[in-house]
Amino acid sequence: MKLAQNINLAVDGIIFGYEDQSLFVLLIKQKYGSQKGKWALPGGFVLDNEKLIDAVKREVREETGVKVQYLEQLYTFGDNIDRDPRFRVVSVAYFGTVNPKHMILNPTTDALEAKWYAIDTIPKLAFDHSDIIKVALERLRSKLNYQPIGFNLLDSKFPFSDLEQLYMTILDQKIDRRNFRKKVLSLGFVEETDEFRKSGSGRPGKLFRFNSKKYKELEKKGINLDIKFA
Amino acid sequence: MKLAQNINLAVDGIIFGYEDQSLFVLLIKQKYGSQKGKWALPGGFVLDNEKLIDAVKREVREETGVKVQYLEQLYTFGDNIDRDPRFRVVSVAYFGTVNPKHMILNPTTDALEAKWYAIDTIPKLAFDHSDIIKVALERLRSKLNYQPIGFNLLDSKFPFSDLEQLYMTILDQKIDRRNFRKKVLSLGFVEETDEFRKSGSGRPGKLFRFNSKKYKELEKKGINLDIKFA
DNA sequence: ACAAAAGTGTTAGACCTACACCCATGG
DNA sequence: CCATGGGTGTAGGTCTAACACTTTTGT
Repeated sequence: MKLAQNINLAVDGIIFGYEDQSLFVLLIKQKYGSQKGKWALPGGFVLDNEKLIDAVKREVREETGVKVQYLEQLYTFGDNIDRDPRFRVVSVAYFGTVNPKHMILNPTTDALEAKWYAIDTIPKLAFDHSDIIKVALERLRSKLNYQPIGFNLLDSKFPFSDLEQLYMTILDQKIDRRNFRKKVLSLGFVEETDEFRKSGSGRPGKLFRFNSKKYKELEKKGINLDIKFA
Repeated sequence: MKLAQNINLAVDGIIFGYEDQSLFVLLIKQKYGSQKGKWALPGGFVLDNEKLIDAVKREVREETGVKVQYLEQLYTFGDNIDRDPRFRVVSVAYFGTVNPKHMILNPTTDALEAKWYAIDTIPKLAFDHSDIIKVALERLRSKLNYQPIGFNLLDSKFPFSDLEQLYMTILDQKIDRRNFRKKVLSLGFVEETDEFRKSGSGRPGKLFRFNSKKYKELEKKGINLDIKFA
């Protein structure tokens, strides 16, 4: 049974990945529909008995092959009433992070092609997806200050410099290396391991890992990295 | 044209009001439907060509008579798949603030009754509305730290003690009067007027007002009141 | 021995917290 | 003159920002 409501509910996924000092977003090339051929966020219509977050996982999986580790609801975009000429689409956007290191892009349906785009090379997208990415980026940046968002983007063990680089890349600012390390380590939710980076050049760095138990303890009191730029 | 999707889109409004050192939420008594007789948040189905925020304004207006000053999207609740037995309802919740001082409650449709409930006296609500209020309260509390949310709850000119009281009430904590005043005034987005409270008892307090222009300047740099409890 | 990246400590100043007394008004 | 609420300053301590040289490794 339906009301006389001509609205369809969709989800979109804004999936961020980080590699080689660049921040990427996962995009697909539309195979069908009015925006055929344009790049867009992965996403699609919600099934009747499917949770919203599961719909995002499913669509991202189907369209790109990527299994997302972290996802959270971003915002519901519903005011672009004529986005699709056939009916109104209201879309709940979720943003997520993933370590793309060994992810194989493997689109199976609905998309001709899936690709990681560095955020500063994103083409004009279908629908209002460019705006959605802007909102997601803001959220990612602000969350970096008070939640361990960044850790999903890195390997599970990482040299401290990777974390620094990640923050500098995403926030697009220089950070004082010494003060940043002191602050993060003093909070205690990043702990050292006894392993070392199997060197490239230079002195090998100790590998660190995120301690989610310590983090959860801290979370209640509120964390604020309060990052100052150098 | 519809997809074969059996989902209907609704909105709910969590409207906060503040008076006499208490925080209130606006509720209605359900007139129809499976939850008839229970108290619930004002809200209802979105019209096909209506923006989400307009749907909230309309529903709140119709069901309670209240014209909301400030509204922002809170979260989309869509996983309670069996909330309504006839079809799935996905609801976009908006939270808002209002100065209830001279608001007349005047429900016209869909509701038998509308009432302000102090947050610590709210009965068990229809659907998942109790959970929604919890989320809204958290958001209100955290926003208090970095956005001038509170000012919609007060008169446009207010003695400083009203602001203190408001913060203490919402955060449910004692705050040092002197330090709070220093911090807020030093940020500069609250300015004094040359009027005074037309006294109750005690020394009449200067009236202050919110300076939204200064606030917008500050906003870019990020404000954090970082309120410590006494 | 040189290049590359990792690791580390101190100091000056800003900022915050804690705290208590006087003032203006109404009754 | 008493009760009520408004208004204000400072000292001690904590936290932060700024800043550069040494260590380890590979080539």
